[in-house]
Amino acid sequence: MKHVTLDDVAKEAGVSRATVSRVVNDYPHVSDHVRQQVQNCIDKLGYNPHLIARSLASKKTGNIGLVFPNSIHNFFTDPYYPRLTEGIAHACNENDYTLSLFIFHTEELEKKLIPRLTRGGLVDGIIVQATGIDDNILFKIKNGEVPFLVAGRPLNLPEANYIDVDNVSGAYNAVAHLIRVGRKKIGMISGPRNTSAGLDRLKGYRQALRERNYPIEDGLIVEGDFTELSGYHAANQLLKNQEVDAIFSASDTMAAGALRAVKDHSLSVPEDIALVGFDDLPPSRTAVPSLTTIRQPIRRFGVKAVDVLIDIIDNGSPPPRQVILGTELVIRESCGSI
Amino acid sequence: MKHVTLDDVAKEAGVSRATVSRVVNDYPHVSDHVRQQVQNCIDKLGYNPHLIARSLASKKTGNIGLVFPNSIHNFFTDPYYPRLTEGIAHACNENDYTLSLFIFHTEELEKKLIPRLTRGGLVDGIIVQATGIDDNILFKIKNGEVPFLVAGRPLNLPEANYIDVDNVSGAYNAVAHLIRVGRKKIGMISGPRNTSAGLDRLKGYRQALRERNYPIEDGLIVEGDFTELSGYHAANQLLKNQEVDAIFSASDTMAAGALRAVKDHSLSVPEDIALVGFDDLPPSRTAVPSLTTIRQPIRRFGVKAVDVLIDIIDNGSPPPRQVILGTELVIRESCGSI
DNA sequence: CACAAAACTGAAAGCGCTTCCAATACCCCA
DNA sequence: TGGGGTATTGGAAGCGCTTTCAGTTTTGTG
Repeated sequence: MKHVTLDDVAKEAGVSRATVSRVVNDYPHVSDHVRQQVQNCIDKLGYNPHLIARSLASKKTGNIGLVFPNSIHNFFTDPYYPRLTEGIAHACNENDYTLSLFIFHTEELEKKLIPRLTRGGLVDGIIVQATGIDDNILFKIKNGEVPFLVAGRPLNLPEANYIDVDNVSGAYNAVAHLIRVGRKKIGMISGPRNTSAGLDRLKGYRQALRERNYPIEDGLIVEGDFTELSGYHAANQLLKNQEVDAIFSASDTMAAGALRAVKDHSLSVPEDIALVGFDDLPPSRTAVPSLTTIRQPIRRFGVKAVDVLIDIIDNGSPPPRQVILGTELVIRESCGSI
Repeated sequence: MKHVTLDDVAKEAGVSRATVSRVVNDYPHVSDHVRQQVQNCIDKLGYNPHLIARSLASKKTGNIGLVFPNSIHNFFTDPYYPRLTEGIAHACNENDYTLSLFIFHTEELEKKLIPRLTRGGLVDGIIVQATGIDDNILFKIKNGEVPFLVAGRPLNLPEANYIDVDNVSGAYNAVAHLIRVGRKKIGMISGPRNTSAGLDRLKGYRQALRERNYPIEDGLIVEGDFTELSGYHAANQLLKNQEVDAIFSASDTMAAGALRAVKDHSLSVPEDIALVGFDDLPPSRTAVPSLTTIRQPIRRFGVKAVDVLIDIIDNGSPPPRQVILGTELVIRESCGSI
């Protein structure tokens, strides 16, 4: 079965290629009569435009690249990334874009793929997941010809286009809630301090304590890396060395680890330890006890990211687009007050 | 900054486009001297081939599409899919293919995207996640012009190319192990019976019981849908109505739910109930107690899938490629014997 | 040293589409 | 009815690359 081309349709309808193209793309300057007739031929022949050819001629690929840098090694461990990916994929498809996924597992792959991605005419725009401050992937992408948007505030490229949630106020609200329900000594399992999410959530924690005149003690803050295991270890450390009656974890995944640690210490949540997470991933709702947490609109995040990127693609960048989405405190059982 | 084209390089090097093309693609019939000289110009000008143009001329897109049908609604809930996606993405990149991700969230999206996918010259091949027997997406894809491979045995299109793990023998080994450690009444939380994974694992369970002359009772089999919650409910049902001393769950995620149910019944794993899962997802290793399970080589699955698909792309299909990968019993604490 | 064969190189024809520009058809109002 | 304007259509030039084919040079062999 031969591929039906624009030419075939034109011949069949007895018009020129240009006219068929106009009909296919829903452009003006075609009489209703001709348009109808061409449309009939399109349906009859089962014509589908050849997207590659279209790309070449129009200089638009209709592709968006989603990049997870080499330093994101827990792509599938943390439900956050898949969920984000899903949201972005959905939004792309809704907007007639195709999503190309690039997971850079190794340094070499990164080296090989970046030039292709940023120069090959492969994609119209790139969404790249923010990483640690020491990762210079953004600089490499910046040197390319393709507009890009960072998912998460990029610490080392503050002038970039990015989209993020309000981590500071989210964390602030989490801690403020713990204070509100009467907790006196609130520990924190923070994220990595070389990431903006880690830093900003820590900032919100400090801000809430300071405002209520709670002492801010270094010993109350233990750094994790957003994995369950790191949450477990961090909570253990907190429980061994400090008399905390509440823990704010910078992610739900780490909170799950913390919960496990609390149980290992024969303590219970929320009676002995109130626990608040961050993310509101699905497992948190069904956990026992269910987890109070800060909801990120991950799905909406993806949709918005695509919206903004498409806007940049269509209209150019400056001024830098920097979008911050709000969060929401979701109160469940783990903090002892409904 | 203007995009550097083949022509620019040709002009700079004082040769024809054809020659530059040969150098770029590492084709023979170019003298070492000219090749070196052209390569210098390429480096000097920072030339990168325009992939879209190449596609149009060579009739190969260098793209592989990964499709998650509408009926897969737990793409991000179940760590399995992200992990598979990651493996496939990696393998694609290793083989100089780009992965395009299609998550069909809605019927309409599916209707819109499939023609584009199967006719638009958008991808060279498709990997599509197997779904229930009542989903007719495979028939739609089959009608296209693009070769495809199903991830999982497709119940309703047995002649398709597919890759799967040996679910029957995996389940068999799981149950055989439970019998070996002395369990007498083994319940099963099965997967959906309209999927091959659900069916095959159930088959393995039955086979193991039958071989050891254990009775096969319908009441011992409760159907889940691979989610944690369904595992929880199924286990509750099993514990309420039956005096089981072991449960084989058709997935780790459901096993996690089952573990929760067991604890709710004030029973303990493995003392009262031995538990075996299927998948060997990362959380199972750190769970308490750690979960005995059947390891699927998800990563290798993805790599192999891409290998096979590329082979089909390059060499055509018949005979149908049907690849089955082995599984491995991973013994941990949850079945009471190390 | 001659000649066939092999190796190398360039010209040119597309791949299927968009889009600019010129050409034609149509309309309105004086 | 004629002239200016507008709406519609077709012609043709690319987009940047691959690939075939023919022409040219080099090599190998008797």
